[in-house]
Amino acid sequence: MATTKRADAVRNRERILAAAREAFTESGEHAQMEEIARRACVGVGTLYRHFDTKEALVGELLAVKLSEFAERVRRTYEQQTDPWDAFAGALREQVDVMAADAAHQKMPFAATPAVVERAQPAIDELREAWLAVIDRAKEAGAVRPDLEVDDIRTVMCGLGSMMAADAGGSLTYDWRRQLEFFLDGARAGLPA
Amino acid sequence: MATTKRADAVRNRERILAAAREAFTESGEHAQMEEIARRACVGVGTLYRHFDTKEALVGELLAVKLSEFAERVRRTYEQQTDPWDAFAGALREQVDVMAADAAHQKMPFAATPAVVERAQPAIDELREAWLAVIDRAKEAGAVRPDLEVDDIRTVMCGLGSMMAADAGGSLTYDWRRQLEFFLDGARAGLPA
DNA sequence: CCCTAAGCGGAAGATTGGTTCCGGTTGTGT
DNA sequence: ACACAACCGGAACCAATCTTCCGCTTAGGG
Repeated sequence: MATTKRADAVRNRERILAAAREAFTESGEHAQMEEIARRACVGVGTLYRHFDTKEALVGELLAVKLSEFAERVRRTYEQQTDPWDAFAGALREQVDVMAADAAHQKMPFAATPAVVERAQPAIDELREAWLAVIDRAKEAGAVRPDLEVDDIRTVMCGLGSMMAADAGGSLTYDWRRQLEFFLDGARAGLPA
Repeated sequence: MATTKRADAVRNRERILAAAREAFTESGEHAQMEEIARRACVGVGTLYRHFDTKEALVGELLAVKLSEFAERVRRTYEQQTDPWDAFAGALREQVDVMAADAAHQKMPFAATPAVVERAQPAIDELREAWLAVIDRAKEAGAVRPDLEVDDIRTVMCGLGSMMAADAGGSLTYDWRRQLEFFLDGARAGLPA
């Protein structure tokens, strides 16, 4: 028979993904392959049979995360009928989720070409979701007309880095405050 | 003769600092000790006699950089008499300088306790310089009254990370645009 | 000019963390 | 029940880096 995988192999693949998700959430890019294997109750050899390299594993997880993000944004778009509240709400929510996930915070630095390629569909999906939110807000005059989807990506990069530096470091950064600055900037110059 | 160092030792120390400055500017935290030694035309052993550890070297350079920053801010404060222009100008200038220096961009991540301690005087000096700029702008009603010095540090962290991710990565971030968002946010809610 | 301690160079050591290899085990179709 | 291909575990391997060690060199005071 053709596409059938052995049952234990399937089970292990799931275990590995779950373990990796945990490990990366806690330790970010520094999570080690051996540690992931241990959590999955599996040898490193097994880990490497399922994912050729660490990058492949990262790409896989990243794609899943971004897809979740897209889903959240879409839901907010539907449930929040006020264009500004939807925009601000979606952004605040995404930032909050990121705050709990070390892997995500340093994402821009882990984004090697190989990883990005693997996650491309999810990236596009997320862009699409934001596009709807932003367009509606623009039409309603709730955000400045020159706002772009990429601005979201950029601010997420900045905020994530603040969180990461915060966690690892000897200095602290008030990223919530910084987010509010951005939101104020996003509607600067509009008639109140 | 008590504190006299041998002439060649003094010369080497200078060479090492210059080489390190170059290397860190180009490669950021990833600059290697061996590479620095080579640039200085010195053996690694010599490097380690002058700086016990890589962290010590980083701390030393960081202190110098921050001090330069403080000096720039003070100069802008004096030369730009318009409070808002001084504030915005100082920030834009600092960001521009950082854009040319990889070491600086990832500074928040290199800031281990040991490094921070060594650079503390310079950190305080920079805070002091910004405090003057911000206070004057507040008094003139040019920036929102709840703006703090730490907000500068935080936004610099975010922008630096964007630059670093930009340079190393497969994605690009428009950090200049993001800076303007912040500046708009810094005077949000004020009577135009 | 000589002697000696300070200084020097760079090979070797230690560590960290990803990846490979292969002998042993196990699921599955017959 | 059997055979065999797929799968598993984890020790060993390898590459990248920081750091140490030690024999050789040289500045500079007497």
